[in-house]
Amino acid sequence: MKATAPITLTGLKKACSQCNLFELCLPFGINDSDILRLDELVATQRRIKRQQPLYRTGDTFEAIYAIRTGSFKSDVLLEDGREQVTGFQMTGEILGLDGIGTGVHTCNAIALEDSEVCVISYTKLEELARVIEGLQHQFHKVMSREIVRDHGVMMLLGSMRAEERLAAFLLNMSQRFTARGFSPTEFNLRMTREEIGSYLGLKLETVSRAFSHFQEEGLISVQQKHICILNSNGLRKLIQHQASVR
Amino acid sequence: MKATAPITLTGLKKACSQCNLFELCLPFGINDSDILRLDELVATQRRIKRQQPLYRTGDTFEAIYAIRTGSFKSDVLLEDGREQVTGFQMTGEILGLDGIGTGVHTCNAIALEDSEVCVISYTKLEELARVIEGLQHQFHKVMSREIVRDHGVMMLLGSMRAEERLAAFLLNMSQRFTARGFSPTEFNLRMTREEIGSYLGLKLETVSRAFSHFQEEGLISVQQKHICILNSNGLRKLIQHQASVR
DNA sequence: TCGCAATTTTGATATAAATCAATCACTCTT
DNA sequence: AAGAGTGATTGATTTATATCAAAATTGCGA
Repeated sequence: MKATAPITLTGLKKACSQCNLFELCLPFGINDSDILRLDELVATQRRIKRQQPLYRTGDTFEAIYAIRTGSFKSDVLLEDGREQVTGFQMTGEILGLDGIGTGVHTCNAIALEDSEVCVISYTKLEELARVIEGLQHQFHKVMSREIVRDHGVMMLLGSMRAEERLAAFLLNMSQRFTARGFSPTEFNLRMTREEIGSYLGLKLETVSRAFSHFQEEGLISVQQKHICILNSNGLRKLIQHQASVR
Repeated sequence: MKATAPITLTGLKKACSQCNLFELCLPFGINDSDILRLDELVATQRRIKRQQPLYRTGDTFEAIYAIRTGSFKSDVLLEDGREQVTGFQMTGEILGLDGIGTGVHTCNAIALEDSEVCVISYTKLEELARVIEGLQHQFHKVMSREIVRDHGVMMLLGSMRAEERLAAFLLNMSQRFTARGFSPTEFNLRMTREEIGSYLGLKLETVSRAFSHFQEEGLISVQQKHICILNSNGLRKLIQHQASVR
C-alpha cells in the first residue's frame, strides 16, 4: 500500500501569510512583503493518516515539510529490527532535513495521528533563500537548532538515568505545548510507552514504572496518555541533583 | 587564562584554493573560479593548544571553523558536572554550527592535540552563499550530515550495548582515517578512555574491558591509544547480530 | 634520567534497568 | 453490547554495566 496521498491543495495559496503557526515555523522573522513570496514556495500540502509514513528511509529527497496539524515521530531502523526513535515533531516544526546531505532520506517520518504538512520544495527553498536574507538565516537557524536538540538527546541518553530522562522528556513536551498555546501542565501524549522508551533508550516497562513512581511522588498524574504535571520544579530538581551513574 | 590566541594568518591567503583538505571540507563541489572567492572568506586561522577551547558554551557565535590540522572534541556540561561528549572532529570537519540557532555557542569545543582551524565568518559565509550556489548547497549538506550523524549516535546510545557501541566507534574512526589517506587498520586515538566512554554513554572501565575483550577475540590489538583492527568484519558482525537488549 | 601524576587495566561487588510473565484497561470492530 | 486486540501496569528475577578498589603502565615535567 502506497501510504502517501499527495493531495494538492487547490484553493489555499497564502499558505504562510495566513498561517497562525508562522512564528514557530520557517517564515519566522521574515518581513511582511517577503512573506507573500513564501506562499509560492508552499504550494502543496499533504495529508498523512495515522501510522502512515510521510517519507521512508531510502526515499529520494525532494522537499522538506512543515507540520500544519498533527504530529510525527522520526525513527531509524537497524537491519536486525531494532528501532531508535530520534525525535517527536509537533505543529510548526520542520521534517526532512536529514535528506539534504545525501539526497536520500535517512530515517522514517511516521504520523502519530492524522496530520497535514506543507510541502516545501528544496530546490525552490534554496532559490528563495538566495534572495530573501531572512529566509536563508531562518533556515540555517532551524537546522542549527535541530543539531542542538540532538545534542540534548545525546546528553539524555549518554548521561542520565531512567527517571531523569523521563522528567526531561515531560518538561520538554510541556514547554512545546506551551509554545503552541496549550496548557503547560495538562496534555495528551500522542505516542505509546514503547515509542517514548525507544526515544529515551529505555524499555516500555521502565517508562511505565517511572510514570507510576512520579505519580506516587505527587509530581504528576497519569491516566494512560493523559498527563497532568503537578510539580514541574520537582521534575526539574530530579534532573539537576540526581547522583551521576553513567 | 584566556585560552584562545587569535593568531592572524598574514601570508597565507589562498586558504581554500591551495588546501588539500578541500574535498572533505566546505569548499567541496565548488568550481575553480568560485573557489578563489572563498579565500577571502577564510582570511584568518587560529592555533589552539592541546586541552584548550576553541570556543565555550555561552561564547557569542561569530564564525564557524574548519579544522586544518589536529582534532577536537565537542561536549555539553550539565550544572552538576556531568559531561557528555557529543562528537570528535577531525581535519576537514566543521565546528561551531551549534551557535547559529541562538547566536551563542551551546557546547564546548576542546582541542585534543595542538591544532589549527580556519575561521569562517558566518556573516560573510551567508553573503557568499547567496552568490555561490555550490557553497550554499555544500553548507546545507554539511549541516544535514551533522544531523544524520547525530541520529547515528542516538541509535548507538539508545539501542546498542556496550561492545556494539565500541565496535561502531572503531569502525567509524577507521572510516574517517581512511578518508584522510591514513591506514584503515592502524591508528592512534587522540582521546582518553574516559572521553570515549562519555561519548558512548559508558564508564571508562567498561570501555577498557571492551577493548581487552576485542583483543582476546582477535578482533583488534590495543596498546593504550594505538589500535590495530585485525578483523573489521568481525566488528561489523558484532553490531548486526547481537541480541537486542535495550 | 628519574619520579610523579595521569591513564589504563583488571578484579570484586552492587545496582539500575532489562527480561519474563501475568493482569488490567482501554478502544475499536462487528 | 460483547469480544478481541492493543497498550499499560505491576511483579519477580536476571543481567549488563556501574561502582569501588588496587595494581600496572605510560609519559610528562623537573
